[in-house]
Amino acid sequence: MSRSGSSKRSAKPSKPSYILDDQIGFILRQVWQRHAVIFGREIGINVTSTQWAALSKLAETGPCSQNLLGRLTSMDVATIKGVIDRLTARGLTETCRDPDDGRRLLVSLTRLGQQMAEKAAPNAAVITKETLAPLDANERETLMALLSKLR
Amino acid sequence: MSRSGSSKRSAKPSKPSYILDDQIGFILRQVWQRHAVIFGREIGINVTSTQWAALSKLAETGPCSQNLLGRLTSMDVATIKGVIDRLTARGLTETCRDPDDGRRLLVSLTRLGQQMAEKAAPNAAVITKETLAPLDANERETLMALLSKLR
DNA sequence: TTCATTTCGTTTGTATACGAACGATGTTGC
DNA sequence: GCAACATCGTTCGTATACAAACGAAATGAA
Repeated sequence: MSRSGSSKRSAKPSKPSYILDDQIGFILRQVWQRHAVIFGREIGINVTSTQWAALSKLAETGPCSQNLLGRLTSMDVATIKGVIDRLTARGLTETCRDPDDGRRLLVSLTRLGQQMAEKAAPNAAVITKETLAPLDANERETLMALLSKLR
Repeated sequence: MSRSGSSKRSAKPSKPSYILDDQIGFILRQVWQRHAVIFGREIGINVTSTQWAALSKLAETGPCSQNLLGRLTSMDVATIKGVIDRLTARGLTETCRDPDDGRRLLVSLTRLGQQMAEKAAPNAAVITKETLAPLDANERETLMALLSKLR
């Protein structure tokens, strides 16, 4: 029942026509920010969501070249390098040259990294659940399906 | 018709159970990345999506304190400062102290900034449309409604 | 084999993004 | 009027994020 929006009494308020808050890009950023807050509160092992992407993907695939890991986690080559550098500095990952291909840098989880991945996996599932908590089961499924089309 | 997923023949593949690619956080990042590509290609005035958020919100509201502008665009105080610094350095915005409140920094669009905002607004609408192009009209509406619940 | 092409990793530069600490300024309770 | 409190802007440090340029290594075609 809100007023029609672009008119206030009989004045001419220059019809905005582009409202930032209605744009998908802006909404995506806000939803992402909310997710980041939930992530930081729940993950429990002092890693960022980006670092967690690398960790959990390594746990899924096993040792993997830095470049492939970047593609699997949708990270730029420069970004994945920084992430792996920091994870390695903290002893969660380690690297060695691929003996079969001198260009590749093989990345693997250390024992500590595996422990962390196992410890945080349940928390990560909780994060997903909490992020979607405002939606019911049907809505969650619908949202995931629609977002997947926009990847 | 893919196999049930966590079983391969009769072996025990350690049931992954946490698959990064199925998590809302990871999907959100990918959708955001795709949007960023479309944005960069279509906006037409050499600003980032963050800078565009500040510009278009200023065009909506008129002059505004840096702090409020940050809240309206969902930016941290440090982030909005950097954005306004760069926009001001390029002559798209200008700032002055609020005469009514010595703490506030009033931010406003320059004439050039207004021209840019007017020039880019149609492109920004196209960006929204292109981002949602894989969906039909019903799906678009559903997605926006669901995402809005997660803000 | 040799050269063009591709792939991989690194580095640099710019732009978010945010926590934390700080000083300056306003407001409020008393 | 003043002391506690809140707000605003700035700065620092860390962590993505990506374009662009570069060298090393592998691959393919001639």
